[in-house]
Amino acid sequence: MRLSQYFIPTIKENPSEAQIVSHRLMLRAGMIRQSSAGIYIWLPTGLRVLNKIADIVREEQDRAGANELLMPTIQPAELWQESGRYDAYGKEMLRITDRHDREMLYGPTNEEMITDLFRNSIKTYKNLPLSLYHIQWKFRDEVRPRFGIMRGREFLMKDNYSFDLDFEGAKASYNKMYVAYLRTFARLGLVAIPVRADAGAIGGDLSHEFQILADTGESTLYYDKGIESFDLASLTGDIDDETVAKLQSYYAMEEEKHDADNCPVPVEGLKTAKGIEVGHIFYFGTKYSESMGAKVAGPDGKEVPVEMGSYGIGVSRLVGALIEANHDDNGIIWPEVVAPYKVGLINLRAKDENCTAACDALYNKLLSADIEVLYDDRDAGAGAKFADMDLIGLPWQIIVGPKGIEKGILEFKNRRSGERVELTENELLVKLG
RNA sequence: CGGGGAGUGGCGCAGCCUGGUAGCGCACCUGUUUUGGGUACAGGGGGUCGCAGGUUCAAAUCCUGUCUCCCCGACCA
Repeated sequence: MRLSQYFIPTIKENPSEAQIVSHRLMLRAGMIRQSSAGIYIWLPTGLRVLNKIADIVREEQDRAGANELLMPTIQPAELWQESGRYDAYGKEMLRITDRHDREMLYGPTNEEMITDLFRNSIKTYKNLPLSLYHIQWKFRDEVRPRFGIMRGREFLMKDNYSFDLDFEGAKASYNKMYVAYLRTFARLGLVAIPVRADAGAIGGDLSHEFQILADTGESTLYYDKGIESFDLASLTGDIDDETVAKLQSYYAMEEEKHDADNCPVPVEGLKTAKGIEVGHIFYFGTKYSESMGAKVAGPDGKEVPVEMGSYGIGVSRLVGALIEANHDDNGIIWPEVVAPYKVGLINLRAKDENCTAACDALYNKLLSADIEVLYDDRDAGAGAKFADMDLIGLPWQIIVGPKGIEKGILEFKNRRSGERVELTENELLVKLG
């Protein structure tokens, strides 16, 4: 993409409303714009990152055997009246009345709808286990949205729902997601600590929160540092129960629930860090299947309410969380897997014909090699270009100026380390390929 | 929902106390200049001062109401 044709309104100064670094950088790098409190417009680069994260989440869900579908954002109130949550949910739920005076709501989550779908479609244990998910916008009318898209009212969430005949099955489904989550976050280059959690408003007794480590996190964690030594990214195929049990045996608690006196981990094995919650998984049994009559026939022919669990990942929140974990004073530093583009090409002298011809040619070569490139072809000062490119945070930068052209070399910069090397065009193409 | 703060060109702000023709920096447009870390100079465009009432000869400024946004705290992917 040529920057001269791109919509990426960067801002030099810090917007006064942005308090945390990810919010500030997302506004400054032209990724988002606020529409109203807790509701954002996703601009081209922001959207690209959001989609890349969603793709990784999707791949890992699919790998775990889940089925993707798409439920609507607007739901009928009746389903929620059936489960009893229409009253329980309170003001956080955005309620809407349509032209026929029918009560509707903008979904904050989808347990009711998926349970309704299930009960209308599945009647026998032979169709279990079943795992259904979608990646859809949610709305929770938070009293005080803040931190940009990290705590917005409208947010993109992957929510998965599992259906099993009995507790053993449900637990297996739960563990499958547990592993899928660790894999997902590992692929994003994040250290995610699974913290034992209360099941909270959704109810149930088996629950973990996934907290990624970042200095600006909202919660303080205490955990057994042994868990960090697990190389989750390299785990493939089915992970045996033993490994899962081992993983889940590692101690990890939020500050409020951490009891220093009775902690099973000795002080020297304990680490403390700030975390951002990016995922939450629950087993909640028959809470909804009972109230909504989602039953299946077992092998004995008797109908039983189906055992369920639900599993959320805050996809839009992950964009912010990734920035919290990957930035410096100059801007964002994207991990390659989610970077809006892999490389930025800077033409230092757009008015110089030779320089521009060389840049144009290189740009076309990169495009035909399927390398995602953002080409700064604007007629602007070098300083402005460097600053913008650092702010946007692509993992690699190619810097082309008249000096280098004369010598037949390009500069290749690593955004994270700041290291610059001089390469010929061929060497560069090999490196990026 | 409790406490605090703010709404003035795209962004950041001053002006308000003490009413009297709306200003600064950045950004933007034109020209010249500069060219490896946000160049410099000159000229230019853009604002019913959140909205609605009220007081006054006169309101960004004073009064009342209202909306929105932000921050701290309690709650959430």
